[in-house]
Amino acid sequence: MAKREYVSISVVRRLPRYYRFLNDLLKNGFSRISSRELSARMGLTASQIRQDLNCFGGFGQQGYGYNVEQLRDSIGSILGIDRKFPIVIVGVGNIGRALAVNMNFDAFGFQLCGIFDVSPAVVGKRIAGLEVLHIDEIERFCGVSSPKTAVLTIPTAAAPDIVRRLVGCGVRSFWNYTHYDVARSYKDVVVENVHLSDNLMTLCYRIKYADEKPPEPTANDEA
Amino acid sequence: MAKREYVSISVVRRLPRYYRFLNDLLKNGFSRISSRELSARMGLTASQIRQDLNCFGGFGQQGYGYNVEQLRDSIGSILGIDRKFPIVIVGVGNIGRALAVNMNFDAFGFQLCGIFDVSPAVVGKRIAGLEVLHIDEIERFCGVSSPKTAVLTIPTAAAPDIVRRLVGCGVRSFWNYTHYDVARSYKDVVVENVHLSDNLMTLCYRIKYADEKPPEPTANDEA
DNA sequence: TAGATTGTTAATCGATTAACAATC
DNA sequence: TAGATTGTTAATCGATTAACAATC
Repeated sequence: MAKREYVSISVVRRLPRYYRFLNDLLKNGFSRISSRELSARMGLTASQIRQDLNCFGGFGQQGYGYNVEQLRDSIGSILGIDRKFPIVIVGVGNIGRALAVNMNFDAFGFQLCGIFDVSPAVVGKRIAGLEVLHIDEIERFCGVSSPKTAVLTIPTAAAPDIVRRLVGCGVRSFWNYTHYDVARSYKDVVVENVHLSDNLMTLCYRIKYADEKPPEPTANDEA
Repeated sequence: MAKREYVSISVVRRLPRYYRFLNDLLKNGFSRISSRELSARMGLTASQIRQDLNCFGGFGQQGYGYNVEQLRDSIGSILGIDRKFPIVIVGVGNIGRALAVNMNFDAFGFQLCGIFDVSPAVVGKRIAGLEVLHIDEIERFCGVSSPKTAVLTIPTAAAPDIVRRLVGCGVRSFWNYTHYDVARSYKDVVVENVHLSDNLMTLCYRIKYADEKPPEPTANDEA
């Protein structure tokens, strides 16, 4: 846990995956692993793994490799998933409900503390052990619980207004399932976007071109 | 629609976003746009946009820019979302149901043609206009409908067996919501992974370091 | 025509990979 | 010790940005 300078987003986005693989290894009884073996399992180069980890300090030991449990825990605390940032879900359609019920927020750095919607069909109901509140309660709620993060699982059209209110209440980060471009309107806010349909379109493209073998990366055909 | 050589995955992953922005522009009455203005809206450089588009051909006109509708349609057909690849959803927990109900597969290159589960609580029910079938019907079903793509919204533990069966039935691409590494076991198969918890951990990290200003990207502190 | 903006080549920047000395 | 494997520097590769001639 030495260094801590600027770490590129490419490296950061690989950390959860390292965490996941190390966790599995641990469950399967491994206590030690080399960058070489981990690289084979993860489909990366050993070089990249060592390079990535050394952004945060020297976790290994020459001639031995890495202690699986120690490394997992170190990456976990680098990610900050030992925290319990209070988080609210706004919008309890199918996706919001799925996240409320299935997502183990506690294991990934958050604690779900509130669920909001506008529909009389769900307001007042209990989901994941919490009573769904009407969105108009958000200001009062934030005065008490001060969530700093919100999951946006509302229709895109509703997002600009809701986000404005949430930012007004002190929310500073969003897990955004809408297509509203939060980061563009609020510069000092952290946003992770989940664009499932973008992902699906990418799949479509890749299926389409799966067979059409691309004529080697370095094409030279101006002849 | 000229070129078509190797196009890097970085470019491909930006295409759905171009499509989305162009679609919005069109809805808002724009008929023409320059790379410069599009870049400002999307938070990219104009250079990158021109570079990206020219992987697929010259869609613009010097002195004018791009015709929004034409460009949207071109990107749509490059992505292949004008297709209707038959697709099945396997696993109707909260996420599977959310996708069945909310995801507009038709708009993104697919046609949802089957939904499968094992639970007696859902088998036989109707979701999104389809009767949920027991997974043991999959072989028979594939004999008739030949879906080439499956959405995996089952528990990770169930994935290896289900994937084996699906591949056996001729399924060649997966939209994978589990943590089972499909691509590692089946080399000739296309996989798009959706790891929501990885995304959540990344958000956690970014929140944690949001304030700790990283001391400029090019650090030079060996003194 | 003059002005605008593309398509494309060249320059820069950053990320990945290779190599190897350090060291357990 | 000898063997293994890291941490780290240097080399390569690829992606992004800048620049500008072509052209509408």
